[in-house]
Amino acid sequence: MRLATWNVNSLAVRLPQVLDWLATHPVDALCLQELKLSDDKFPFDALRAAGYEAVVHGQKTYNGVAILSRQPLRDVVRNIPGFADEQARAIAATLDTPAGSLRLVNGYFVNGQEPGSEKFAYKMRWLDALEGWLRTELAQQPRLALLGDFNIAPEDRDSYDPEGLRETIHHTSAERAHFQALLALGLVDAFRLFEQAPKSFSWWDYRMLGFQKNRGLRIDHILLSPALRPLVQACHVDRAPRKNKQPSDHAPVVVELNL
DNA sequence: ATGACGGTGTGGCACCGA
Repeated sequence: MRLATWNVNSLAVRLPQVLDWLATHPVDALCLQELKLSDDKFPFDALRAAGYEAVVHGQKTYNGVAILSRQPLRDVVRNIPGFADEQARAIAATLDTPAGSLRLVNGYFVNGQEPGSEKFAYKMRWLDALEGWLRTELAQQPRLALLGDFNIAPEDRDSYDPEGLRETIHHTSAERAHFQALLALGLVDAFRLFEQAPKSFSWWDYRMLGFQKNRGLRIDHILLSPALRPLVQACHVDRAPRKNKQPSDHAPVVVELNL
Protein backbone atom coordinates (compact mmCIF):
# COMPACT_ATOMS: atom_id res chain seq x y z
CA MET A 1 0.00 0.00 0.00
CA ARG A 2 1.02 3.57 -0.61
CA LEU A 3 0.48 6.62 1.59
CA ALA A 4 1.21 10.21 0.66
CA THR A 5 1.20 13.74 2.04
CA TRP A 6 0.79 16.97 0.09
CA ASN A 7 0.40 20.58 1.17
CA VAL A 8 -1.79 21.88 -1.66
CA ASN A 9 -1.95 25.59 -0.66
CA SER A 10 -5.71 25.94 -1.40
CA LEU A 11 -7.67 22.88 -2.42
CA ALA A 12 -10.08 25.11 -4.31
CA VAL A 13 -7.27 26.06 -6.69
CA ARG A 14 -5.45 22.73 -6.65
CA LEU A 15 -8.35 20.24 -6.88
CA PRO A 16 -7.78 19.53 -10.61
CA GLN A 17 -4.10 18.81 -9.89
CA VAL A 18 -5.00 16.54 -6.96
CA LEU A 19 -7.44 14.61 -9.16
CA ASP A 20 -4.86 14.34 -11.95
CA TRP A 21 -2.23 13.16 -9.52
CA LEU A 22 -4.50 10.56 -7.93
CA ALA A 23 -5.44 9.27 -11.37
CA THR A 24 -1.79 8.54 -12.15
CA HIS A 25 -0.71 7.80 -8.54
CA PRO A 26 -3.63 5.89 -7.01
CA VAL A 27 -2.29 5.89 -3.44
CA ASP A 28 -4.36 4.19 -0.78
CA ALA A 29 -4.45 7.33 1.35
CA LEU A 30 -3.47 10.96 0.82
CA CYS A 31 -3.06 13.49 3.61
CA LEU A 32 -3.70 17.08 2.51
CA GLN A 33 -2.77 20.32 4.26
CA GLU A 34 -3.62 23.97 3.73
CA LEU A 35 -7.05 23.32 2.27
CA LYS A 36 -7.99 26.97 2.97
CA LEU A 37 -11.68 26.15 2.82
CA SER A 38 -14.50 25.40 5.23
CA ASP A 39 -16.02 21.92 5.42
CA ASP A 40 -19.13 22.99 3.49
CA LYS A 41 -16.91 23.86 0.50
CA PHE A 42 -14.96 20.60 0.57
CA PRO A 43 -15.21 18.72 -2.79
CA PHE A 44 -16.50 15.41 -1.40
CA ASP A 45 -18.38 14.54 -4.60
CA ALA A 46 -15.48 15.06 -7.01
CA LEU A 47 -13.21 12.97 -4.78
CA ARG A 48 -15.80 10.23 -4.36
CA ALA A 49 -16.13 10.06 -8.13
CA ALA A 50 -12.36 9.51 -8.22
CA GLY A 51 -12.70 6.67 -5.73
CA TYR A 52 -11.78 8.45 -2.50
CA GLU A 53 -13.62 8.96 0.76
CA ALA A 54 -12.52 11.92 2.85
CA VAL A 55 -12.47 13.01 6.46
CA VAL A 56 -11.97 16.72 6.85
CA HIS A 57 -11.09 19.38 9.39
CA GLY A 58 -11.42 22.54 7.38
CA GLN A 59 -11.13 26.25 8.07
CA LYS A 60 -11.92 29.29 5.98
CA THR A 61 -8.90 31.10 4.42
CA TYR A 62 -6.16 29.44 6.47
CA ASN A 63 -4.99 25.96 7.47
CA GLY A 64 -7.34 22.98 7.05
CA VAL A 65 -6.43 19.29 6.77
CA ALA A 66 -8.02 16.18 5.28
CA ILE A 67 -7.33 12.49 4.83
CA LEU A 68 -8.45 10.90 1.56
CA SER A 69 -8.71 7.13 1.35
CA ARG A 70 -9.88 4.47 -1.04
CA GLN A 71 -11.21 2.50 1.95
CA PRO A 72 -13.43 3.80 4.76
CA LEU A 73 -11.83 5.69 7.62
CA ARG A 74 -13.00 5.41 11.24
CA ASP A 75 -12.36 6.82 14.70
CA VAL A 76 -11.70 10.32 13.41
CA VAL A 77 -10.07 12.86 15.74
CA ARG A 78 -9.93 16.54 14.81
CA ASN A 79 -7.16 18.64 16.34
CA ILE A 80 -5.04 17.61 19.29
CA PRO A 81 -7.19 16.38 22.19
CA GLY A 82 -6.91 18.63 25.22
CA PHE A 83 -5.11 21.37 23.28
CA ALA A 84 -7.39 24.32 22.65
CA ASP A 85 -6.61 25.47 19.12
CA GLU A 86 -8.46 27.99 16.97
CA GLN A 87 -6.61 26.70 13.92
CA ALA A 88 -7.47 23.49 12.05
CA ARG A 89 -4.11 21.74 11.88
CA ALA A 90 -4.55 18.07 12.69
CA ILE A 91 -6.77 15.12 11.89
CA ALA A 92 -6.35 11.42 12.62
CA ALA A 93 -8.21 8.36 11.41
CA THR A 94 -7.89 4.60 11.29
CA LEU A 95 -7.67 2.74 8.01
CA ASP A 96 -8.51 -0.96 7.94
CA THR A 97 -6.52 -3.17 5.59
CA PRO A 98 -6.77 -6.92 5.00
CA ALA A 99 -3.51 -7.19 6.93
CA GLY A 100 -4.77 -5.17 9.89
CA SER A 101 -5.52 -1.59 10.78
CA LEU A 102 -3.32 1.46 10.50
CA ARG A 103 -3.59 4.78 12.34
CA LEU A 104 -2.95 7.85 10.21
CA VAL A 105 -2.13 11.20 11.83
CA ASN A 106 -2.06 14.18 9.48
CA GLY A 107 -0.55 17.46 10.68
CA TYR A 108 -0.14 20.93 9.30
CA PHE A 109 2.48 22.03 11.79
CA VAL A 110 2.68 25.67 12.81
CA ASN A 111 5.02 27.79 10.69
CA GLY A 112 6.27 29.94 13.57
CA GLN A 113 7.38 32.94 11.46
CA GLU A 114 10.41 33.95 13.56
CA PRO A 115 12.18 32.65 16.66
CA GLY A 116 11.12 34.71 19.65
CA SER A 117 7.75 35.67 18.18
CA GLU A 118 4.37 34.76 19.66
CA LYS A 119 3.81 32.52 16.63
CA PHE A 120 7.02 30.68 17.41
CA ALA A 121 5.90 30.15 21.02
CA TYR A 122 2.63 28.74 19.64
CA LYS A 123 4.65 26.40 17.43
CA MET A 124 6.52 25.12 20.50
CA ARG A 125 3.28 24.61 22.46
CA TRP A 126 1.67 22.86 19.50
CA LEU A 127 4.62 20.50 19.15
CA ASP A 128 4.57 19.72 22.89
CA ALA A 129 0.89 18.86 22.66
CA LEU A 130 1.40 16.78 19.52
CA GLU A 131 4.08 14.68 21.22
CA GLY A 132 1.79 13.94 24.16
CA TRP A 133 -1.04 12.98 21.85
CA LEU A 134 1.15 10.68 19.76
CA ARG A 135 2.33 8.90 22.88
CA THR A 136 -1.32 8.09 23.63
CA GLU A 137 -2.10 7.14 20.04
CA LEU A 138 0.91 4.81 19.82
CA ALA A 139 -0.17 3.04 23.00
CA GLN A 140 -3.58 2.41 21.43
CA GLN A 141 -2.44 1.55 17.92
CA PRO A 142 1.19 0.48 17.41
CA ARG A 143 0.84 0.73 13.64
CA LEU A 144 0.93 4.49 13.17
CA ALA A 145 2.09 6.87 10.46
CA LEU A 146 2.53 10.60 11.08
CA LEU A 147 2.37 12.51 7.82
CA GLY A 148 2.30 16.17 7.01
CA ASP A 149 3.88 19.53 6.54
CA PHE A 150 6.11 19.68 9.62
CA ASN A 151 7.57 23.10 8.83
CA ILE A 152 10.87 21.76 10.18
CA ALA A 153 14.01 21.00 8.18
CA PRO A 154 15.37 18.27 10.48
CA GLU A 155 19.03 18.44 9.45
CA ASP A 156 21.41 20.68 7.53
CA ARG A 157 21.12 18.44 4.49
CA ASP A 158 17.39 19.25 4.40
CA SER A 159 18.06 22.90 3.48
CA TYR A 160 19.48 24.60 0.40
CA ASP A 161 21.45 27.01 2.63
CA PRO A 162 22.00 25.52 6.08
CA GLU A 163 24.76 27.97 6.99
CA GLY A 164 23.06 31.12 5.80
CA LEU A 165 19.78 30.08 7.39
CA ARG A 166 21.18 28.74 10.65
CA GLU A 167 18.79 29.33 13.60
CA THR A 168 16.21 30.93 11.31
CA ILE A 169 12.68 29.55 11.01
CA HIS A 170 12.51 25.84 10.07
CA HIS A 171 16.19 25.53 11.02
CA THR A 172 16.31 26.40 14.73
CA SER A 173 17.73 24.10 17.38
CA ALA A 174 14.40 24.29 19.22
CA GLU A 175 12.44 23.03 16.20
CA ARG A 176 14.99 20.33 15.48
CA ALA A 177 14.84 19.20 19.11
CA HIS A 178 11.10 18.72 18.67
CA PHE A 179 11.69 16.64 15.57
CA GLN A 180 14.11 14.52 17.62
CA ALA A 181 11.45 14.21 20.32
CA LEU A 182 9.15 12.66 17.72
CA LEU A 183 11.91 10.21 16.78
CA ALA A 184 12.38 9.48 20.50
CA LEU A 185 8.80 8.17 20.52
CA GLY A 186 10.13 5.42 18.26
CA LEU A 187 9.10 7.04 15.00
CA VAL A 188 11.46 6.88 12.04
CA ASP A 189 11.83 9.30 9.12
CA ALA A 190 10.84 7.03 6.22
CA PHE A 191 12.66 9.18 3.66
CA ARG A 192 16.03 8.63 5.35
CA LEU A 193 15.68 4.85 5.39
CA PHE A 194 16.61 4.91 1.71
CA GLU A 195 19.40 6.37 -0.36
CA GLN A 196 18.30 9.75 -1.69
CA ALA A 197 19.78 12.26 -4.09
CA PRO A 198 21.62 15.14 -2.38
CA LYS A 199 19.55 18.31 -2.09
CA SER A 200 16.23 16.47 -2.03
CA PHE A 201 13.54 18.93 -0.96
CA SER A 202 9.75 19.03 -0.70
CA TRP A 203 9.12 22.80 -0.77
CA TRP A 204 10.49 25.62 -2.91
CA ASP A 205 9.73 29.32 -2.62
CA TYR A 206 7.52 30.68 -5.37
CA ARG A 207 9.81 33.70 -5.60
CA MET A 208 13.22 34.17 -7.18
CA LEU A 209 12.97 31.01 -9.34
CA GLY A 210 13.25 28.90 -6.20
CA PHE A 211 12.25 25.63 -7.84
CA GLN A 212 14.32 26.14 -10.98
CA LYS A 213 17.38 26.81 -8.81
CA ASN A 214 16.43 24.02 -6.35
CA ARG A 215 16.49 26.50 -3.50
CA GLY A 216 14.24 24.39 -1.30
CA LEU A 217 13.69 22.75 2.06
CA ARG A 218 12.65 19.25 3.07
CA ILE A 219 9.86 20.05 5.52
CA ASP A 220 7.16 17.54 4.50
CA HIS A 221 7.69 14.22 6.20
CA ILE A 222 6.35 10.72 6.80
CA LEU A 223 7.26 9.19 10.14
CA LEU A 224 6.56 5.53 10.85
CA SER A 225 6.13 3.70 14.12
CA PRO A 226 8.38 0.74 15.06
CA ALA A 227 5.66 -1.71 14.02
CA LEU A 228 5.58 -0.26 10.50
CA ARG A 229 9.29 0.16 9.99
CA PRO A 230 9.91 -3.45 8.87
CA LEU A 231 7.19 -3.03 6.25
CA VAL A 232 8.50 0.07 4.48
CA GLN A 233 9.58 -0.53 0.89
CA ALA A 234 10.33 2.92 -0.49
CA CYS A 235 9.90 6.65 0.12
CA HIS A 236 10.34 9.54 -2.27
CA VAL A 237 9.36 13.11 -3.14
CA ASP A 238 7.39 13.47 -6.37
CA ARG A 239 8.69 16.72 -7.81
CA ALA A 240 6.58 16.49 -10.96
CA PRO A 241 3.52 18.42 -9.67
CA ARG A 242 5.79 21.35 -8.75
CA LYS A 243 6.30 21.76 -12.52
CA ASN A 244 2.57 22.17 -13.18
CA LYS A 245 1.05 25.48 -14.17
CA GLN A 246 -0.17 27.13 -10.95
CA PRO A 247 1.62 24.62 -8.71
CA SER A 248 1.51 24.34 -4.97
CA ASP A 249 4.83 25.41 -3.46
CA HIS A 250 5.04 21.89 -1.93
CA ALA A 251 5.48 18.54 -3.67
CA PRO A 252 3.91 15.25 -2.53
CA VAL A 253 5.90 12.75 -0.45
CA VAL A 254 5.01 9.09 -0.94
CA VAL A 255 5.77 6.00 1.13
CA GLU A 256 5.25 2.39 0.07
CA LEU A 257 4.47 -0.21 2.72
CA ASN A 258 4.31 -3.99 2.38
CA LEU A 259 0.72 -4.11 3.58
C1' DA B 1 16.28 45.59 6.21
C1' DT B 2 13.26 44.62 2.27
C1' DG B 3 10.98 42.29 -1.51
C1' DA B 4 10.45 38.76 -4.60
C1' DC B 5 5.20 34.94 -5.55
C1' DG B 6 0.77 33.13 -4.69
C1' DG B 7 -3.85 32.56 -2.18
C1' DT B 8 -7.59 34.75 0.37
C1' DG B 9 -10.70 38.37 1.50
C1' DT B 10 -11.49 42.77 1.00
C1' DG B 11 -11.87 46.94 -1.30
C1' DG B 12 -8.28 49.98 -4.48
C1' DC B 13 -4.78 46.90 -0.59
C1' DA B 14 -3.28 43.86 3.87
C1' DC B 15 -2.19 39.49 5.78
C1' DC B 16 -0.08 35.08 5.70
C1' DG B 17 2.94 31.52 4.21
C1' DA B 18 8.10 29.42 4.50
